[in-house]
Amino acid sequence: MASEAAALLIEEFDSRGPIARPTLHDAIVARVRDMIIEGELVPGTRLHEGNLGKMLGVSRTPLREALKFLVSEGLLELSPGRGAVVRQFSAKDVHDSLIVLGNLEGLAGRLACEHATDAEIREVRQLHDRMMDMYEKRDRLPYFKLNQNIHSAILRLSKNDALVSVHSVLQARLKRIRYIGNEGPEKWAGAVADHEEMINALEARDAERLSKILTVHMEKTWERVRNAI
Amino acid sequence: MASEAAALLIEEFDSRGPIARPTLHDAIVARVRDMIIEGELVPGTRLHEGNLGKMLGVSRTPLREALKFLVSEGLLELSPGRGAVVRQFSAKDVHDSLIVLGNLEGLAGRLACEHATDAEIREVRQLHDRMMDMYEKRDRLPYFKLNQNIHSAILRLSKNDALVSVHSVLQARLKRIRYIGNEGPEKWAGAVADHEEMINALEARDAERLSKILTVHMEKTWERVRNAI
DNA sequence: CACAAGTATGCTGCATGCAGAATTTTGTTT
DNA sequence: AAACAAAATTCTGCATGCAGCATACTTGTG
Repeated sequence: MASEAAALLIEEFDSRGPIARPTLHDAIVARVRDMIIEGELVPGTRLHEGNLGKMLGVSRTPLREALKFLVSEGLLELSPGRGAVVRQFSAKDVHDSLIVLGNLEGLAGRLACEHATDAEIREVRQLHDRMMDMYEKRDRLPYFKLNQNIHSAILRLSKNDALVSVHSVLQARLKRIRYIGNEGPEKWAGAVADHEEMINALEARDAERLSKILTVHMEKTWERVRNAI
Repeated sequence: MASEAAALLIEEFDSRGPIARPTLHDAIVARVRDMIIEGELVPGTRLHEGNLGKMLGVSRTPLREALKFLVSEGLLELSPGRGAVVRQFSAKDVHDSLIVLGNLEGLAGRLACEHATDAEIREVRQLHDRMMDMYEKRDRLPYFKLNQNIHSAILRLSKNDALVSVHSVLQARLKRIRYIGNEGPEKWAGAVADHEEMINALEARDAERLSKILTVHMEKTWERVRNAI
C-alpha cells in the first residue's frame, strides 16, 4: 500500500484540479516539477533518491519512475551511475527554446483566430483585463500567472492538441527563467503593450497580425531575460 | 547485475551509434520505441510487464521506468491499474501533429539557411542525390530512410537543439504512419518534386522559399496519409 | 439458457533487498 | 604538510516479494 505521506501527496495533487483517478506517479511528477520550477531544486543539484523519497514519503521505485518521466520532459538529466541532476540551461538553450516557443505561439495564434468561438475570445479578454489591473497595481506574481494563463489560453484555442503538448513541455523548461527575468519597469511596460495588441488582434481575428505579435513578443522576451542568465 | 539478455540488448543499442556509456534504460527505451514504430506493437495493445520483460530479458523495474519514459514521449498511454497501452492516434491527432511538424520544419529550414556551412549543405545534397537514385529504382525502404535523414539533417543544420528535440518527439509519434501512407506513384512523384525544390532552395540559402516548401510539403503529406488512417 | 454473483487467477503498483559502481574518508609515504 | 593509495561508506541500478485491484471464470439462480 501507498504510505500515509504518499496518500497526502496524491490528495494535494488531486486538489489542484480533480482528475478521474489521481495516481501517485502523477503526483510525484507534479511535485518534483514544481520544486524545479519554483527554484527549490537549483539547476545542477544532484537528486538523491533516498533523501528525496523520504522527503516526499515515497519509496525509491515510484520516485525513480517519476524521475525518468521528468528526464524525458527535459527538466532533468541522467548521468549513468550517478542518477538524476536538475538540468542546467545555457543561454543558448534558452534562446533556442524561445525561438521555437515564439514560432509555436505564432502558429497557435493563427489557428486560434480560425477556431476559437466568440465566447472563448471573450474569456481571454477577461483574463487580459484582470492582468492589466494587476499591472496597474504593480502586483507582480498575479500578473505573471495571468500572463502565463493568457498564453496557455491562446494555445488551447488553437484546438490543436499536439501543439499544446509540445508547447507545454518547452514552456515548463523555461518557466523558472521567465519568472526570474521579468524585471525593469520600462520593459514591463513594453510587454504590457504587446499584450494589448495581442488581444486586439485576437478580437479582430486577424491571424497574421496576432501570429506576428506573438512571435516578436517572444523575441523581446529574450531581450528581457538574457541578462538574467 | 544485468542479465545476459540485458547485456545483449545494451550491446545492440550501442552498436547503432556508440554512446559514451550505453545504459540498459536507454537500450530498453530504444527497443520498445522501435517495436512501436515498426508495428510489432500495434496501437491499442496492452503492454504486459511480465511478458515483455521476459521477452527483452529484463526485470520489471527497469522496464517500467522505460515505459514511463515512453509515456512522456507520447508513444504510450497509462491507464491507472491497467498499465501501459500503445497509443492510438486519431486522424485529428495525426493532422494536428503534421501541422506542427510543418511549422517546425519551416522554422528549421529558415534557420538552416542562416547557420549551415557550405560543407553541410553539400552533405545534404549527397543524401538527396542518393535518395533520387533510390527513387529511380523505385526502392521504397532506402528511399524512405534517406527521406527521413534529409529532414533530420535540415533540423540539425538549424543548430537549434530545442527545435531538434521537440521535432524528434513529434516525428517519432508519426514515423509509423508516414511509412504506411507512402503509397501511389503520382503522389510519390509529387513528394520527389518537392524534395528537388527543397535542396535547390537550401543551396541558394533562400530561407523564405525553403521554409515555405517544407511547410507545404507537410500539408501534402497529410493528403498522402489521410486515407491510410 | 441467460444472467448475475461469487470466486479465482493474474497483473499492476509499491516496497525492499542486494550487487556493483562512485565517492569519501582514512592512512601512508614523501 | 601535501599527495597519493586503499579501505570504507554511500548511492545507484536491478531483482524480487507482496498487497490490492482488475479481469476472467465458475457456479448458482431465475
